Amino acid sequence: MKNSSLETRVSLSAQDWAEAALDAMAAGGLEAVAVEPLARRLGVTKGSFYWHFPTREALIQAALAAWEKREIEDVIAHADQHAGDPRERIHSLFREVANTDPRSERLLLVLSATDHLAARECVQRINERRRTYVCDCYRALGLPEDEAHNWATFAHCIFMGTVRMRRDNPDALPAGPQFNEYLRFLIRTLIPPASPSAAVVRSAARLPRAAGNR
Amino acid sequence: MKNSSLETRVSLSAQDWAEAALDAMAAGGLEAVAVEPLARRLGVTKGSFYWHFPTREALIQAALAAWEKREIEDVIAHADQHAGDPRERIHSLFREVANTDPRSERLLLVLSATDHLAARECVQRINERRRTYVCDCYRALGLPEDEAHNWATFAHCIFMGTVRMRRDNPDALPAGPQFNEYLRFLIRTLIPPASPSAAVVRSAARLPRAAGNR
DNA sequence: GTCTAACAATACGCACCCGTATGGAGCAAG
DNA sequence: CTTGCTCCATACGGGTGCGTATTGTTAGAC
Repeated sequence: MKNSSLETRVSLSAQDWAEAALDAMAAGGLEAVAVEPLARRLGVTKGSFYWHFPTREALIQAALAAWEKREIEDVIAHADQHAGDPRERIHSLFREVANTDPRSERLLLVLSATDHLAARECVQRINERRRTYVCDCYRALGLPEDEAHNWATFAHCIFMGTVRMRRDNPDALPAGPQFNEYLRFLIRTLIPPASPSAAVVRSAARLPRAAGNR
Repeated sequence: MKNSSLETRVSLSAQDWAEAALDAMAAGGLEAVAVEPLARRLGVTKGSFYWHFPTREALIQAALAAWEKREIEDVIAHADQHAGDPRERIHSLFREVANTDPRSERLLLVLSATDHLAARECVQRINERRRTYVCDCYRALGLPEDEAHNWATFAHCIFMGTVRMRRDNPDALPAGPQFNEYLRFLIRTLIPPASPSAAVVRSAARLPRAAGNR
């Protein structure tokens, strides 16, 4: 929200270029992070870019770093928000499957499909951060180490699979009101022993996890 | 296996080009399907290519069509192999998660991440074919329509998520002997009511689903 | 042995992108 | 006002890919 395209901007910063690079990356893959097209999109020429960055690769690195930082902070923010109540943390996680940041999910997919080493390692760290967080939640629920690990990878796979299915075959995914029922189904299956009465999902469409994400 | 690189080949066929295109696609994405690099890799020049195909796009279409056809046939072959026993079909499906064709899974990922319309529709049809097959299995198990649908999308998401995790964070996935235990865990959770004694997974590392694939 | 088709090499023009070099426009300090 | 710094424009060279045009080369039909 800092600077719309119309506003007269005196000069661009490296962050502006990194942000534009992330947009292009999410839209068209790593190859879409091209200096000259980005410059056109920002209303400047290459001369501007090569003042801020020595090379195209440097821009990619900077964009990846900024994205990864924000993504990690999101996980931490979620943990802080529901501190102390592991069951509510897991519930909240599943509910947020429907409210993920589209750009981040596209980035995760697109960068996972590339052969760029740094990008792959970046999504690896982000995924690992998310998975270990879920694992912590399950451990806090009282599960032993190995079971927590199993449930966590299980839940994490379901998360990635659902996000991807929402991209590939959205029509096959339960729509609108029935999606909440599907979510209840997921939670009933993914939260192991306790909660015999299948604790109800209260107000399933809240808590946009990536609210301040831009 | 039809023609190794050393064998003196009198002339190339369109299928040879399509196959090479699929390899390149799986290795480096759609952008890697470039005429001149492919020609170099096949030991010829562009002159050969533009005899078989009018344009690069035509090659992509042909490659996608060939791949999709084989992928659909794989599903049918699996259904024929375990005709009549729905429970065994589902078991077999989960066991084969560990034995998928790497090239096909990379193609599914890479083409899902692209913005090429035909490619996206291709992975959409393949995914939908797989999902409906699982849904049929659950229905044959005696589940009502909506429950079968839920379990099928659930299982399909787990499948995609696991495949993807094996690419992104393989170290976090249970390795070797413990993977079978994780599979048992999956099956115990993913096959709904019956099988109270958690029917054992017999010889979990067999039945390479894509054996005659290349 | 010629003729014809399939298949392939060479050469060309075009477009796009990277990275460099160099020269400005604006502003701020002295 | 001049010096210097920041940010950007312009112009260039090199690389690579697409598609076309033109000209071989080989194998089989007759």
